[in-house]
Amino acid sequence: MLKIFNQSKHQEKLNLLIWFRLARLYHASIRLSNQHLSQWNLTTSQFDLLVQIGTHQPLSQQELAEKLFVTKGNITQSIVRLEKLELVKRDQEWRTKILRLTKKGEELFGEVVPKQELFQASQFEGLNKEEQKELLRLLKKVEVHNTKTSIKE
Amino acid sequence: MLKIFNQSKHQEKLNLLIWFRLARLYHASIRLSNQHLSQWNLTTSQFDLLVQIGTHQPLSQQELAEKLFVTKGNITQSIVRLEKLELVKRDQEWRTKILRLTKKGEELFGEVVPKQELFQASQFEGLNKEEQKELLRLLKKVEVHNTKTSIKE
DNA sequence: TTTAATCAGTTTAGCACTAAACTGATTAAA
DNA sequence: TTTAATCAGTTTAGTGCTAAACTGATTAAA
Repeated sequence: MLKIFNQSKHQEKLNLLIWFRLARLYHASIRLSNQHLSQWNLTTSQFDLLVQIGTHQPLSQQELAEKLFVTKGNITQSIVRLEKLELVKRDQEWRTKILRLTKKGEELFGEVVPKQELFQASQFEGLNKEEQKELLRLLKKVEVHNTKTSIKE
Repeated sequence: MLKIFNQSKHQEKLNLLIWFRLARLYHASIRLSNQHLSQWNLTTSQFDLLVQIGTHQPLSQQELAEKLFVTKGNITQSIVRLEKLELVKRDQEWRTKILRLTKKGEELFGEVVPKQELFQASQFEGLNKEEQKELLRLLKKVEVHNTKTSIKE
């Protein structure tokens, strides 16, 4: 609590800079990823869906939404698109819909995932190993702190 | 060049983790910001437009697009919305359109910007000053590296 | 001077996402 | 047993974004 008031003007500016850098890096990275994925006619969000389904199948739409931190409505819409591309299939089971990759989906998964992961990882090769570890640690710390403090409100 | 091939399997996994954390932090942060801004009926991207115009006015749509790293088409659309809200006005000057805040826009700018900046900055108060500096340094380094290497392709 | 290049902004089609209201089925409480 | 709560997924309206094609005006080259 005190921290908020202790935060000096100078520190506020510093944090603001961090936020701008983070947002810019994220956007630049998404753009590059989309370019890289376009050779398989995929977008980054479709890729994310593919990774989650391929890794955790069979799973429900609800579970998928939770893993990706998006709404159920979003899942409904994007899965329909993947279904049209014949990459994912849905089976009504009990009262939920169970998602699985199709044969075509599995093949794409096997080909794209390793390459795209290599690509995404290469974004951080400008740092040495120590720096990479430190960056990960700091990001984790920020996230943990924010999760804790937002619960109590 | 060599770096790419030197990159060990282990390091790739580490970098992938960084990417996931970064994306998650970004999304969580955007969501919180949107919530915080909803009391003024603004979204984060409208806020960003307001900040840029308020800080650099008068400026053209082209210049605004460059500052925000978005397309001209996006600017056209979002400025129309801000115009409808009577926060921004456009004047055709020579062959460009010059953007300025309206009186209403100036008032909102004066009220919201300091509060929202304080809020955004508070996201990183889980780190001490040294850690904040280090995080900024690392983000910069990643960005610089990526800018350099993407030019040559 | 006609012709072509350039340049600011607009339009269109489509993907991604949310909040909020809504279905339809299951389960629990009265 | 009727009534209400819950729960998975869907729909709708609206914002935000891109790529790519397009206007209309200015400027340069032939």
